Amino acid sequence: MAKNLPKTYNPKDFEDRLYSFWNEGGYFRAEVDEAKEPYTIMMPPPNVTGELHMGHALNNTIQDILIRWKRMEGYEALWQPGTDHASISTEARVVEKLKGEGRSKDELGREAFIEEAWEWTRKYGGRINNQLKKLGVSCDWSREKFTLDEGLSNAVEEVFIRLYEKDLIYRGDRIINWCPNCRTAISDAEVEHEESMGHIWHIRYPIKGEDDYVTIATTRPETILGDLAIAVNPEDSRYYDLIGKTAILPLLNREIPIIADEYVEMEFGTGAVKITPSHDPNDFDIGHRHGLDQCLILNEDATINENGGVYNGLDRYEARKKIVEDLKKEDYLVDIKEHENSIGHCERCKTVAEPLISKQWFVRMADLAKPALEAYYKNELNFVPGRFGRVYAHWLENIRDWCISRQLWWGHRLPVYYCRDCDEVMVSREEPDRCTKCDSSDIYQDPDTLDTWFSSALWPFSTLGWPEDTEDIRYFFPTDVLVTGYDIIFFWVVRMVFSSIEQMGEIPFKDVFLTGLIKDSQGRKMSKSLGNGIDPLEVIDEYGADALRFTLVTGNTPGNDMRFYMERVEANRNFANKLWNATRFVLMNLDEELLRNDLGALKEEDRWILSRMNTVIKEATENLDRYEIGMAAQKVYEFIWEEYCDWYIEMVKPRLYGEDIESKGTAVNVLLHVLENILKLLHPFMPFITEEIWQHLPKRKEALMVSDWPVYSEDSYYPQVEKQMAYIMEAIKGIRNARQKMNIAPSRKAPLLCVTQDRGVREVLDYGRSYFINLSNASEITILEDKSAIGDDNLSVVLDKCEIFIPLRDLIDYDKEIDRLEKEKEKLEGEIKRVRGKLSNENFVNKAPKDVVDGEREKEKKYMDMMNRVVERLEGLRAK
RNA sequence: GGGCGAUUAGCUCAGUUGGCAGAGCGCCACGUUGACAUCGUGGAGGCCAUUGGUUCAAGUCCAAUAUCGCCCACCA
Repeated sequence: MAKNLPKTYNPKDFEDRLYSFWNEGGYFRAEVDEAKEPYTIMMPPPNVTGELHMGHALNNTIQDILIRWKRMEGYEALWQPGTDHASISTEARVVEKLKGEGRSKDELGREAFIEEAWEWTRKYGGRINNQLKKLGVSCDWSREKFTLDEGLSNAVEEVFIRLYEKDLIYRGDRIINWCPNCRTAISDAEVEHEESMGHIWHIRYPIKGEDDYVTIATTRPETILGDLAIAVNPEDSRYYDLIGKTAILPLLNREIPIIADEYVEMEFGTGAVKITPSHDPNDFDIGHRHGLDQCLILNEDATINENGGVYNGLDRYEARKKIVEDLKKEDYLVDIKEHENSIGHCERCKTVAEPLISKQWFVRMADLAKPALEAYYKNELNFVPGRFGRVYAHWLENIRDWCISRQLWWGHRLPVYYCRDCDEVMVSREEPDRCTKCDSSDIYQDPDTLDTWFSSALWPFSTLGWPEDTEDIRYFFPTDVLVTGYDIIFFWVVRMVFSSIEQMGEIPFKDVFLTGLIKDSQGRKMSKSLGNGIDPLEVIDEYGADALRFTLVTGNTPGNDMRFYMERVEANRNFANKLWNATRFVLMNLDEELLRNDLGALKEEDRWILSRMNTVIKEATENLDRYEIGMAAQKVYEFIWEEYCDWYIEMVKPRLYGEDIESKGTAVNVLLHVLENILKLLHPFMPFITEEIWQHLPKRKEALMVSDWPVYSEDSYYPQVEKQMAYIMEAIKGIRNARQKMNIAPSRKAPLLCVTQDRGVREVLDYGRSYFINLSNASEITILEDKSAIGDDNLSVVLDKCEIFIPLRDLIDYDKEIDRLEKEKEKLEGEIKRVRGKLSNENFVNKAPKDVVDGEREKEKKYMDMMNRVVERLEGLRAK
């Protein structure tokens, strides 16, 4: 029996040691075991080069709580870890690093660059995992995966080919979002729209052969370089006679047709729109309808290209400025107005993205979205909180094709080959020797890589060995719950769902638990640029992982953002300290020879704490079942601090210090038994301290983390005892209150004279003697049926069916006592008024459930009874 | 232009099916009893944003309003 717990709680002494103990002991491992039910969570793979932030800390804590709980419940619990290659982000960082060394991606060449990226990955890749370990995550590291692993890459290739063969992937010229900084196409989901005040320019275009103009409005004047038409609404009487005529593009003097298209809103702007098919999705469609050509005016870096005439080579914003100046100079500029519009930025680098035409690869979404929506509408896919289901559905209902090709090198290269001679497109696992169409041997592979999310979308099954038919897949898939931030519903959740349905024939998880964002104490988003981020590792270093974890999952509700306060971490560290010291107390009183297998003859307080524990087990488990993690944690917290520490330990002390060995033995065994269950209940939330304590307990088996989750038992439910104990506590609080109001020193013991005519109360008071003596500084307890012998020179505590007198005549300040009783009276008057108000309402009496009405009647009786005593006392005191 | 969330004690937030408003921190008073001052005991502090509705009964359900925040959207 290892007894000596150090005097103060110092998490640093054991957190790392315990993590190794668990990990090396194989407790995190999950294996196919047909005798057990599987429970599976796929960890959202963090970026391989990322660092742990509060968001990671939050959702990994939640996952760890769920997985530890289910593991203890007897499930074969798999928590699959791994990292994501994060193509665009990693590539950008490697490019940056090269730049610092005076090197560039282009001069290095593809192969050498990828080697650099692998180098980078090897250097920083382990970092985030080590950081996660500090948090206590119990995932199965032996199964760790990386999205660029061979197996996962096979899965990516397989899916690409399958989708291509089903015509769900196609290549085409479409308007995509181009990031001039990252130099790649990005998907719609990767564009962040930001509202800002800008300008709208009204520009007039001369009509060919007439002394007339048509005025258009634009927010991007530089795009006039790519104008190929002017469009008006066919119904617009103002422009009837212009339709079919030709306008002259200012500055470039290009001739462009004036066309009619219903897309144009007559009310907006001037009712005439310039059409730039290569730089706007709507214009692209209009161009398509009217057989217009394309005219791309931007280079990869968003400088103007050779189509821009004299503006060739200028940056897009310089060109804008110059063009506006020139338009003004030549009198084409009619007006400039303030205009609010939303501008798309690259989600990663915040550069303004340009919509432009480009030949890219796309996933055809319409057919894939359908079953993903159905799964939601059929309630197969359940969101926590539910409102996010509507966000998911709304996005899928309005989904557009997904641009998946990226002009990057770090990632999964498209399994696509082209023939240089006949331009044949070949999609295959291996590079073909010859063109399947013209038999040429001049073949090259598409240089592009896939959107990172294309591989993450397969995570729930690619990590289990798919496309091989593995035991793991049959056993662990589909998974049980996905835990992630609401900000990646579109990027990831949606894509995993439709990918799983398409490849596996079923949804990848039943529940989606969405966490909110962690903000700083002023409610601002934590960000690197603001420098207001709080490093979870620093918090762990100062207060321990348990305190951080507890802070992250309490005091807020799923899906809501939360502000992070160090004071809360400190409070939770104090809670850990409380438990630590309660354990020290138990261990200190624990004699080897007192330990028994049964608890012995239970006293009332024993039954009370066992009953309360039993209830907490039930409620906390139910809360966890409903993903009400914060509420479960709160209940365990309150049980430990208020009921176990503040009441039970105090109640039991006399027995521990007393002569009755039998009674002492029972107390010790109950203390230990309850403590063991407390550790189990708290373990998912605070794994380190609970395991550390567990390792110091006698009778322990192996590790707490693989012990059994406590189960509610009807046999340990003692409602009557709970009620009686509540009565005693009420009395003790009343006595303490009265004494404190009189400023009576705790050292001053006083006898209690309890007057009651009620037999039940009498019994309760009788067995409560030791509680009063120890918890309310009583010297002795006398129970009387009649108070006639008791004078007015006492303090008195009025209870339901009972009045307790404390004869301390020399210490009583009668004015204060009258004040105290007056307040009591006021309170009772309020209650009586409320209860009577209800009871005098016929509708209430007739329509409310009987037990509610009876309850109110009881209360009325009780309050009246107490009121009478208080009034009597007051009269007595005033008469003095 | 749509959609969503928040509004409860000085601060940050809970409040699960409608049935007497809670916690942590902070504040006030007292306390060195052999688990713990990272503590104990007692206390003060709330028209549950506003207005209407449903109901015997509303912080909780419904409808508007206001303020703050977020998401989505191809009106140049």
